[in-house]
Parts: sequence; structure tokens; C-alpha cells
Amino acid sequence: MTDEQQAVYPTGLRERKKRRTRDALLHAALDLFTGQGYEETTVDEIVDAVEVSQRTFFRYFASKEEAAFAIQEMVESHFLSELRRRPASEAPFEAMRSAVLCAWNSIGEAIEAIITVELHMRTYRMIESTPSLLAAHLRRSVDLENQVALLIAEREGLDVRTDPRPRVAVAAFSGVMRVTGQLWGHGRDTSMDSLRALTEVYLDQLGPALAGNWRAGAGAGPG
Amino acid sequence: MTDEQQAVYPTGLRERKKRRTRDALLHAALDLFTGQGYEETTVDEIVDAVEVSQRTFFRYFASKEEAAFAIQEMVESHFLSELRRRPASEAPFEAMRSAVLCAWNSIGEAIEAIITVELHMRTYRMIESTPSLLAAHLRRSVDLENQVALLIAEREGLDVRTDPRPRVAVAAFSGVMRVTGQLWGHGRDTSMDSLRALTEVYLDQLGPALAGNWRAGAGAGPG
DNA sequence: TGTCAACTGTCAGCGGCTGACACTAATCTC
DNA sequence: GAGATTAGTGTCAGCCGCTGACAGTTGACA
Repeated sequence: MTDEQQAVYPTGLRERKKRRTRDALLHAALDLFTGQGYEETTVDEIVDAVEVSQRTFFRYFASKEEAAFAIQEMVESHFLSELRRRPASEAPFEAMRSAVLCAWNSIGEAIEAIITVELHMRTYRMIESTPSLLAAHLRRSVDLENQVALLIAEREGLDVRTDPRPRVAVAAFSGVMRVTGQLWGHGRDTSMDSLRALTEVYLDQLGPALAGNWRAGAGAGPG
Repeated sequence: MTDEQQAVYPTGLRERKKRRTRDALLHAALDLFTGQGYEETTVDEIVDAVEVSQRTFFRYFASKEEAAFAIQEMVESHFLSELRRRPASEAPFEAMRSAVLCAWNSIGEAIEAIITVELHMRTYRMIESTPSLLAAHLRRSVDLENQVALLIAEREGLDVRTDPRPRVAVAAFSGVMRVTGQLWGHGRDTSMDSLRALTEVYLDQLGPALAGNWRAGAGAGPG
């Protein structure tokens, strides 16, 4: 815990300066991205706003894209640690479901330490609606899925390389999560609560959706 | 049918020349991509091989990336038309499953008209193993999924905007397909047959994977 | 206080991609 | 069949993301 604290509140002057520069760059970047569009924002504009050189930007962020995903990065690692914390009694799918909802409950203040939650929400929607960023987002999700599949396999005492179920379950879960995010991004209600509600509804639809006959009645499954 | 024929075998001299240039560019591009890597191949190298200007390349392909996906594009539209052809008696998931397998059976000759099936297989593996292309591939998949969800909803007489099941089913299906492709790409057996076999096994695991208790027996489901 | 290392700025350059414009050659018109 | 039309191409100049090299500056630490 002490290590994490130091990472968030560095001690030395140099470290604090570095952190300030990074935060300022990130804030300026996300502000410009969400304000005038990602593609329409040049790195030069970002560094002009912070009054550093372009070279400095690329020392903090490997790419313009990386800046766009800085917060998302935090959220994901948050989800992973929540998942690790789930009791072994929960079934795989149930554990993943609980972990996302818990992570969304607790990530708020961590975000607030850097930017605002509101800016993060706008950033998320921007990612979903910018083709090149959506692509990057999906690729990142694949990496995350691999980690989750490993975790699930471990929980269940299985080998991901031989048993298809961990990967398959994670793929299905994350597919539904993506659809949810997409719909939320297109919708009018931009609140965190609406995202959470949508998630619950859609995850609950997965079982019924895979069952054979849909005509028996919407949302009620085949029974 | 006549229109399609004309599209594949153009009549005029100008059209034939255009087609030759495009095919040559595509072949050179995929050859270089698979041979020395996508990122390591510059557009200049491609156009040098075909002896046209860089500007010409960008008139045929909106981007270097688009060239990498030219064949994939064909395969996808093939899948869509197979899906449209499935009888209404099939359940949604069953229809999608049949459509992929059918599409893979019949796409071979269409590919052979432009490049070789072997080059296409190598291209697919290159896409899977090149981060930026994997990202693009996933984004393209989302577009395809949206079309498929619309088709499925139409088959079942539902509205995608109100009923979550079409999107959820498609998301789960396509998630499993992606995992399959990923594993196939990492494996040793590069044949079409191995891809097909893997697909069948994994799709059949989806039901069991979502069921609660996995410890009852691997690969056999909860029953 | 001086040395070291970290951080930054400057500069030059590559590669993907685009707009503008002129040139060539296939097609159409009479 | 000659000329007008138009599609396709090459050339050139330039933007933007990104990188390597090198020098200057400024905290850290003895």
C-alpha cells in the first residue's frame, strides 16, 4: 500500500514536477480530444497548452493514443483486482459480473485524483465514437480478456490451454460488455447509473439469448 | 448475376488495366506484409514492386491497412450472404454457426481468382499477430456484428433497439469466433480444416461455459 | 560545491497520407 | 477517323505522428 501511495503522491521535488507535467498533459489532451475530436487534435496543440515541447509529450506517452487510454488503464487494473477478490464460491460468470459492478463503485475517487469523473465519461464516449480509438480499445480488451481468462482458469483449477471454457466464458462476457458500452455511448443518459443498469440487464439476457427458441416470450427465456 | 460477372471480369481495356493494377498492388502488398512484416513494409516498397507511384496506391486503397483487409472483406460479405440464405427454421445461434462453416467451404475459389488461399491464410495469421492490424480487425468485426444483429433481429421479427437478445447472441458468438481465430493463429496446424474443427469445438462449449458449475466434468456440461 | 543523473528542448528526418495540377491514354461523339 | 471528354496516373509540396541524437538545464546527493 505504501508503494502505491508513493506512486500517487511522490515525495521528491523532481517526482512531483514530473507528475504535474504528466497530469497537465493528460488533462489538456483529454480536454482537447473531447472538445474538438481526437483526430482533429494535434500533439502540437496539446503541448502548446501545457507549454512543453512535443518531445516531452512523447516521453510521457508512447503515442497520442496512449494518452487517450490513460484513465481506462486504471479502470481495468481496478477491475482485475476486484475480480481477484471475489470469493471462490461464486461461479465464473457471477464473479466477473460482480467484479465489474464493484469496480465501477470504487473507481470514482481514483479518477478524481487526476481528472474529473465527468471528463472520463466524455472520454469514454469519445473512444467509442472514434473509429481508430474504438479499434485500440478493442485490442486492449483482448489483452484484458486474456488476463481474465487466466484468472478464471486459476480459480477453477483448470488449464486455459486445454479447457476452452475459461476463454469462451470470458469472450462471451466481454462481448456483452462491449455491446453495453456501445449502446450506452449512443444513448442520451450519460450517467454512471445508467451504464450500470444497462450492464445488468444485458448480462442477464445472455442465457436466454443462447437458448433455442426466442419466440416463446421476450426476456423470459425458453422455460 | 450479370452485374457481378462484369465486376469480376471487366470488359473494357481501361477497366481490365485498372483491375490488373489493383491485383498487382494487393499481391505485392500481402506478399511483403507476410514476408517481412506489416510495420516493416513501407508503401514505397509496395509501389516500387509494381512500378507505380505512391499516389496511385492510395487511389486504390484508402490506407495501407485497407490493403491488408481486402480479402477479409470478401470473406465477410460471403458470410453475410450465407446467413441470409439460412432457413427460418434454424434458431439464431444455429444459423450463424452454419453460415460460417458454409462460407468457409465456398470462399476458396473466389479468393483464388485474386491471390492464393495459402497467401490468404498467411495474411490472416499476420493480422492476428500484428497489434495495429488486430485492432483494425476487431473494429471491423464490430461493424459486421452490427449487420449480423440486424439480420438476426429481422429473421426473428424483433427490434434490435428494444430487444437485447440479437446483439447479445451475436456478441457472444463473435467473441467465441475471435478466441478460435486467435488460438488457430497461435497453433501449428495452419490448415482450413483445423480452423473449422476448432470453431465447431469452441462454439459447442459456449452453453456449458455459461452454466454455473464447471467442476462437474470438463467438456461435458453440467448435466 | 561539485558531480551525476534525470528531464527537457532543439533539430533533423522518416513514413503515412492528402490536395492541387498537369499529363497521358481510353472512351465517346460526330 | 479526328477531336472532345474523362478516367487514371505522376509529380510535387506539405501536414502530422513519431523517433534518434545531442546539448542544455536542473534536482539529488555526497
